[in-house]
Amino acid sequence: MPTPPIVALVGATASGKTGLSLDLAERLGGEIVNTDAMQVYRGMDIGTAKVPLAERRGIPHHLLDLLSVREPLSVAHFQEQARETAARLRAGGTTPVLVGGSALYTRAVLDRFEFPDTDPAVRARWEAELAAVGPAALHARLAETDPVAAAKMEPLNGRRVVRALEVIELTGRPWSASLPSLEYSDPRTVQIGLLIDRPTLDVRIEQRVAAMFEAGFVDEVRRLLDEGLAEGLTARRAIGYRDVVAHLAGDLSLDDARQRTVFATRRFARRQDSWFKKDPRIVWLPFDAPDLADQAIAALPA
RNA sequence: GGCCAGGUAGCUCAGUUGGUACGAGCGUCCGCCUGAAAAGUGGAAGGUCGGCGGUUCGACCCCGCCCCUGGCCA
Repeated sequence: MPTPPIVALVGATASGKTGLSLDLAERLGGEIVNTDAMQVYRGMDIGTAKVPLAERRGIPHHLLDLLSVREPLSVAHFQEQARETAARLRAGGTTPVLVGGSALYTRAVLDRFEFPDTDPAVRARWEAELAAVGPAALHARLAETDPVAAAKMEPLNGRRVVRALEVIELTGRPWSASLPSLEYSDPRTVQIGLLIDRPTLDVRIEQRVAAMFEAGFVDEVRRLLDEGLAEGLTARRAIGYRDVVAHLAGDLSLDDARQRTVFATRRFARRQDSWFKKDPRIVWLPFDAPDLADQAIAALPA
């Protein structure tokens, strides 16, 4: 019995990945592995459009509800866990169906992709420096130690500059921080993308956000605040959550929070688009094809 | 019907004592991206400055009339 392939579903939010993932997993006897950065958080259900337990058709879902909202998450950690999970499933003859719209996460799992080390203390120092001096000054400093890296980074992108300085300090070597080439670490990998036109997607996003608020999104956020959402480095920045938090703090009307959530989700979808469009390996299928699952299965490696 | 405030970019609003709109935020479009990625970041396109007429070398800014919006009074 050959090792099952790795199947990954990608595409914009609200394009229908979840539905397809269930169909696929069912047909393949596979299990689902989440690759969405925010669905790993416990309690972030409504706002992340996490599949409710009752709708999972008994299919095991992995990498959901791993962390409390106050715990940070990083690509590297995620990469490790997702690879482990996928490997374990495949070893047992089960096809992992990865689903999620976080492009970097997906690539980190599928591709030959390695992250240099990190050190909280070093990072914190550079963060403090950034706060004190500002991104431009820090960028100038990077230009002295590693002109090549500096040239590749926008001077005001403090985040990247900090990371570059951190890596350089830890490794003693220059750090260009350029993305690795598009190369699967296992050739038996497929990425299936859901193709959807913008006007349709925009409508779906608006409807989804409206539905979230009707389903008690605000209460969910209120509960999460009690669990420390405001202190969570990663979770508190999630689209929608940050807006509802602002609303609950009295800084934003409910309508504004909802509207911002829609805008941010739309922008996110656009970023996802531009990211995935650059990957020629993705097999694109129309989101509304009646035989979507068949088409997807036909795209799998022999 | 009278009075007041206002009509400037798709939206919310800055702005010029009359000299080619320095606009801003949001949205839109395009791009970048290696330990926060639903994050972070660069760029572009958008304006007959409510309408008509007048004053002036010149008006979005002054004058008149008109239209529209909001408020107050009747």
